[in-house]
Amino acid sequence: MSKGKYYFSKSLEKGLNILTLFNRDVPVLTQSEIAKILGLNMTSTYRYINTLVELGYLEKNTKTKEIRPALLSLALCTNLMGATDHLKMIKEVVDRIHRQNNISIDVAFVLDDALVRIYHREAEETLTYRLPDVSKNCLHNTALGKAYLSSLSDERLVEKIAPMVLAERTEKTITDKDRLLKEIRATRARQFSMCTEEYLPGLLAIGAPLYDPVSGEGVGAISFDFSVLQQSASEIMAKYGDMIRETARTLSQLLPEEEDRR
Amino acid sequence: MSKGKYYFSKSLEKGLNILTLFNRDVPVLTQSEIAKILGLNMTSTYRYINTLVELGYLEKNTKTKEIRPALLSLALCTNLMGATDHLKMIKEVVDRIHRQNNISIDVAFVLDDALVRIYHREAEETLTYRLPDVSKNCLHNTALGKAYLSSLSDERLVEKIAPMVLAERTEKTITDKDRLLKEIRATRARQFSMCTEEYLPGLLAIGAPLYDPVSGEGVGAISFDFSVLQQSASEIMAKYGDMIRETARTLSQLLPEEEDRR
DNA sequence: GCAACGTATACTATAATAGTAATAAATTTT
DNA sequence: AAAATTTATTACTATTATAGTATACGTTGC
Repeated sequence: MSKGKYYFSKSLEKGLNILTLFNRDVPVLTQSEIAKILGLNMTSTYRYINTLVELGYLEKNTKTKEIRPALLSLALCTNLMGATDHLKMIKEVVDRIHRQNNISIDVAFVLDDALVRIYHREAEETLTYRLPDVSKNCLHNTALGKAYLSSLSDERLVEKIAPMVLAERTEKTITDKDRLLKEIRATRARQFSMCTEEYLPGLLAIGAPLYDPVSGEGVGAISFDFSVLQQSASEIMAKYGDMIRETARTLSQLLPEEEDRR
Repeated sequence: MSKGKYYFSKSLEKGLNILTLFNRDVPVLTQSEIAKILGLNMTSTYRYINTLVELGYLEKNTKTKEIRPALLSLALCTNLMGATDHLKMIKEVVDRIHRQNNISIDVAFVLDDALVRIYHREAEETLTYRLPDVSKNCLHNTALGKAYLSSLSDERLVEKIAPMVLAERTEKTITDKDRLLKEIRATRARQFSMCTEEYLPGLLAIGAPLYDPVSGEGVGAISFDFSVLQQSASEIMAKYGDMIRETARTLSQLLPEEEDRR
């Protein structure tokens, strides 16, 4: 077995990877699609899918062969989500803000430099973009990512930025590391981040970092998203700046302790 | 490899089994507890837990060694739950009934003779019992189970009951198969089931079967739960009988087609 | 009819896991 | 506070599960 990985089950990883492919935008997949996305051969793909189908996590349409999450996935989710009270409290706070202001809200944590979105509410009757649930390479071009970066000390920030590749998603994306550094410092001073069409044309967002209540370390971020059609960047900053700072503070109190996390 | 199971990954099964152990009532476990519950040896248990921790699905408190679901579990759940629209619609209906009447509601499907609960709302300020999310041997002693059985044709019903062992959960549990058969027929005529402290002392419940909208086959059930302290069985039947029949009918329309399921 | 594609099954070399045993660390008992 | 017990982790192989190739089967479209 390869060095040091005696106690890691690749089979489990692959099986879980299949489950993670499904989401609101991708409720159905075929075996070949799954094989292609995950880079598995057809036989292995068949084995893992078959396992998940036999267990009841996935279901396969016998005619079309389409694969989708099944009942046991829902049961699993009900269970798991119930097991973490944090989320419930986070939800309550986010739901309240969402209800009162009809804005799109994202809550995400940073895990190995990826943004893991754990809760999302969408404003009604507006165009908003749904970030995928786990996204890499977006610390520099999203309000969430920039908010998180602004939580780091200058030292850690430089460390973090060093290995990053600043992918250019739009023409407004910051691709220069020095400019990013300045931007993050400004963000830190302002106490919330601003993202003006740097991730997607037409998408404006502000974000604020979430801190571990005990260690005080930055662990994630919250963002409010808007369309350029709704309001301008300056309007958003004036109107929602205080609110997002306040919300982030409230949420930070509800977080699980860092020690527990990983 | 053992007969016919060429295309089944045991590793994946074991890993998923660990995830399914967590729920609202069991948010934390230790390695040895997991090993005991699942009947695994410590090394294998360590391997699967370690895998899940490394991937980010579980987190382990470095001091106490306590294990609990972590961020990626939440992300996975957000994804998976979003992938099935059905659930969203079911939730809306159940939430409405719950809000308007403040009653405890369960929605469950039957999979391999086990009740898989997919949604649950709890009445406020009352004592209610939470059914585990996947429960076996309770088709005969719960409102959900009896409602489901009442959806079957007499022929299928006899078939279903034959291999069952009617576990005696309370002194009121029906343990005689003939009596159960009669009870189910009465349930069928009434169009909703009644369970009077047969599963748990003090727990009253009524249930109604959910049918596949296309095939018309019974696939699950919905139940309203009450405490004997709140109201009597006859009151419940009078007050909620129509409502539960109506709700079951509404929900049945929202279900995924049987063909897809498994 | 036959390609072209997607899915399922058979088969075996190879890599992953189970299980034993040993060690380390923490907890409880004496 | 030492001894005993429990719990977690690491080391090590025999065994077994899986990857990957080959092949068969089933549809769909032409």
